[in-house]
Amino acid sequence: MKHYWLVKSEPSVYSWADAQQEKIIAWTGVRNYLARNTLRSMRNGDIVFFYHSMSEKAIVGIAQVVREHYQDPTTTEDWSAVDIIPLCSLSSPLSLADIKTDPQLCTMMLVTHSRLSVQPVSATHAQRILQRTSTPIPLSIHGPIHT
DNA sequence: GCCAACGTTGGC
DNA sequence: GCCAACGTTGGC
Repeated sequence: MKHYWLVKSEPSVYSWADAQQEKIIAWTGVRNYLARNTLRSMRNGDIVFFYHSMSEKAIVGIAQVVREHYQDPTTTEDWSAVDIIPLCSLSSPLSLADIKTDPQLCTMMLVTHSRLSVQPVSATHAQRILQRTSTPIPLSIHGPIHT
């Protein structure tokens, strides 16, 4: 069973464009226990929505987990990282304002837990995001997404 | 174990 | 720039 997640990044610090220039992105630096535990639940092949916070406030891209959690190399304390790769951009970004006004999406943790930087996305929400943005279901190196 | 103080995130 | 939400720290 493939699962869906969402990570946030402040685009002035690390943007989707930055991510797309890399083959593999080590998602490090998470320092919140709930976010860390969510990282530890990610499995290879899972889909990760990439959200721009602050100035932009929109989901902009889709990535995929390619390495499950390991010790965050930026600290010796007990924090975790995962590796992801960029898969594709959304055909059009989906703004937080759009998400808040969409009856099917306003229950996302993006809205209800606005400060959580790594969070699960339900399959229903994931399908709705793809539908709203006319984004084809992304092909993945681990095979197509099963719904 | 409680809670006040404080720091950070992120929307507005 | 402001501030609400919320997590962490540390005194008691």
